[in-house]
Amino acid sequence: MPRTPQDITDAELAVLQTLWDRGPATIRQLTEALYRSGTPSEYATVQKLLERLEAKKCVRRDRRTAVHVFEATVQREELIGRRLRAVADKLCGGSLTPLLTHLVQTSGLTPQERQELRDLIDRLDRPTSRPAPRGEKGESA
Amino acid sequence: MPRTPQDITDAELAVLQTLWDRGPATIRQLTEALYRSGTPSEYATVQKLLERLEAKKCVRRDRRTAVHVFEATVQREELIGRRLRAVADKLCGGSLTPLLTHLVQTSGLTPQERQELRDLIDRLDRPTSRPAPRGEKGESA
DNA sequence: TCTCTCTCAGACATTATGTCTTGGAAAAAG
DNA sequence: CTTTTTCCAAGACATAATGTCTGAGAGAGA
Repeated sequence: MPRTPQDITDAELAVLQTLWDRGPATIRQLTEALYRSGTPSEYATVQKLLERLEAKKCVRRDRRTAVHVFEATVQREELIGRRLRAVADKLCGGSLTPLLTHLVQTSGLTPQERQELRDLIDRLDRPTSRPAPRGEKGESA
Repeated sequence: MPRTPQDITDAELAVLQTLWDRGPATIRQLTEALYRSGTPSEYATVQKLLERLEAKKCVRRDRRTAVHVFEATVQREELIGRRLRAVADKLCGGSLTPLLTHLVQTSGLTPQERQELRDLIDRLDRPTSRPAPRGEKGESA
C-alpha cells in the first residue's frame, strides 16, 4: 500500500515558520535566519525547499524583481487545520468531534481556559453580536 | 536537519485498526482480514508490520502459545492524543489550546454538538461522578 | 568588461517503508 | 517415527521521500 507523503516536511516547515515570523524575504535572508553561515550549499537547500513549497502552493514567489521575494500563502492556522483533518481522517473516520472531545478531556484546561472556551462556543450561537474582539489570549511562541 | 520519522505508518495503522476492530488475533487472521488471499508474501508483510509495531510498544505478542497472538497495547484514543500533541509541538509551540480553538471555530458544530461540548466542559468543573481527574503533568502557561 | 550573486535544473546520499525470500523449528498428519 | 504443513525469525530488496549539494548560465552592478 503506497504511503501518504507528508504534506509539509520538517525542513519546509522551518522555512515557513521563518516566513511567518519575519514576513516576505529573499532566499539569502532566509538562509541566514535558518543557518548561521551562508554557504552555497545551505543557500541551495533553502532554495530547493522554497521551490517545493511553491509547488505545494504554500509560498508565493515574486519574480518581477531580480532577486525573488518569497511570501507565505498559507497561514499557520490553515496548516493546523490540515493536520487536524489528517488525524481525523486516519483515526476518526473523518470526524473532527472526537478530536475535540479528546482535547477537552486531556489537555488539562485551567478553569479560566474552560471559561474562555465556553465563551467561544457561546459566540458561535449568536454570530451576529460581535463582542469585544480583543482576545486576551496571548500566543505563546 | 534530520527528518522526524512517522510514529506509526499507514500500513502499520491498518494492522492496528484490525486489532482494534477484532481484538487479539494471529498473523494469519490479520493477513486474511487485510488482504483477501493469504499468500506467503502478504503474510510476511503483516508479520513485519507487527514486528515493528511490537518494537514501538504498540502491540503485545503472546509467545507462550505456539501460534503467537497479538494484541493492541495502544488504544485509538491514545494515538489520537499523540498525533494531536505532535501537531501542537510543531505548529503551536507545544500548546494544545490553539488546536482546541481552531476546532471549535472551524469544525462546523451543530447546535446540539455545541451543547454536548458545553456539558462536557461543565463536567470538568465538578468532577463529582468521576473520581480523580487524569493526572496531568503541570505544563502550559 | 569583469565579477558577483542569483536562478534553474538536476544529481546525490540517506533513510523510511512496504514488500518479499529463505532457513530452520515446531506442530500436525500419516 | 516420518512426512507434511504451518509458523517464526532474520534479513534482503525496491521504491519513494527528503535533505543536501553541484554546475551551468543569466543578469546586475562596478
